[in-house]
Amino acid sequence: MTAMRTPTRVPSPRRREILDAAAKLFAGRGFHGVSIEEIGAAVGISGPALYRHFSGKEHLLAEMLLDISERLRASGVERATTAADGEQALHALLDGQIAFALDHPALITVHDRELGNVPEPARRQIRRLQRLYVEEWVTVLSELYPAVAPPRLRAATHAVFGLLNSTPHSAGELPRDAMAALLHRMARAALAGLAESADLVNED
Amino acid sequence: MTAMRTPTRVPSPRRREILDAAAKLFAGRGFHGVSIEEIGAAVGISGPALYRHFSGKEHLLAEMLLDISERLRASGVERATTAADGEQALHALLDGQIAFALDHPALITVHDRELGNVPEPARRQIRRLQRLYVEEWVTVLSELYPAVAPPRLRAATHAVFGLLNSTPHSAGELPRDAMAALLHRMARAALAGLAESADLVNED
DNA sequence: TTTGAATGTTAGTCACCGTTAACCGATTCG
DNA sequence: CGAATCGGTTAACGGTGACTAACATTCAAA
Repeated sequence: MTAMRTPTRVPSPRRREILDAAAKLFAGRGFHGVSIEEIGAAVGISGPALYRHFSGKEHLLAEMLLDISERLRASGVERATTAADGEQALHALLDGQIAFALDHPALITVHDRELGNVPEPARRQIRRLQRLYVEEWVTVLSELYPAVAPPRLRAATHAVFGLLNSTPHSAGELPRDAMAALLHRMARAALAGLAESADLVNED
Repeated sequence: MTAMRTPTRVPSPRRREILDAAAKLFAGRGFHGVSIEEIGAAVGISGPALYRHFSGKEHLLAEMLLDISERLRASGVERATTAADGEQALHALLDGQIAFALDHPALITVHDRELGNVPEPARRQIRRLQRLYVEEWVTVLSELYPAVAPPRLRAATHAVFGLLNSTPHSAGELPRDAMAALLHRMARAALAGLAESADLVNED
């Protein structure tokens, strides 16, 4: 068969460039704290030229968050279904999230900061993707720790995300590989701690 | 001795009320995404009446972040120095941070979201308080895990903060007490995992 | 070669927002 | 009883910023 074209969005390199620059700016001062003019300047063009690529500032943000959510979820699904057992699936999910968090701290930051500024049609879809990604984790974890009820697993998943996504705050403390290993180890240990606690807490 | 007056800032209840309302709004759409009018409306007054309490929007934000940083740091110092040994100190630090995160999710959110919007005189001071708080944790941890070098401890501290501050994302998944216990256990396990990894990684 | 899409530019419009001004009722205090 | 301070109001001003319009350039295809 010939090269399979990706079915969803083939963002032109220009669009991707703009989205990356905008993400870094948004990460610093927030969506409303950054002007269209600044975003344009960050990629060498200026002001309203952005409207040749996006139909509005909010649409730009929406596409940015949709892209992030989609990339995370796709990577998650692929890694989780490829793995041989639950143990390897968790390993792969951790590696994926850690790599993303280390490579794109600005995207991580914007991802959970700016959802409140996305207009309604797209907001729901982003939430859906985020929820699917979380459920991917919960599925893997529930195989690994069958004694723990789903709500606890969900809370634990969010906690692990918080741990892994701390990279923007500890930038430069450690070299990248050491950081990745540290996060992987801490996250795994945190989840093991969760399992141990299961028999100590009663729930319906 | 008579009742000791607190030396720093005795914020009138009105100010506190405004700061709380503003924090919730900022947590939703960011500093620049919320108008003075909206903040006023949230406390029943409208618009420029806020200038009877704060000299400007940025000053309001600055005071908000200063207040949060100061409360965290003060609670940290007190809990860490009161404790008998390192083990108890860590326990107390965890309890303090968890209680704060569970009781004031909006403040937690704003605390690391909006530093980039604070004007320069205050920004430095907030950073200083945050750094002191982190160092408080690092001191306790370095007593508990003397084999781990400070940079790793700092990164681990930020990771634990991320874990504990995940509460805004997992709101309502579990009852408060269960959530507190879960976070405490996961954080402790994550740190234990950090200690185990110390002998596996060489550093200068 | 002309057409027309793609991608810029600058100038202008319009709404919104932070801030100030001017004014007002209540409460406290000399 | 003033008088002042406190906390609130509405009206106006000035700046900024998202977006539109009108116009230019390049380049591929017909």
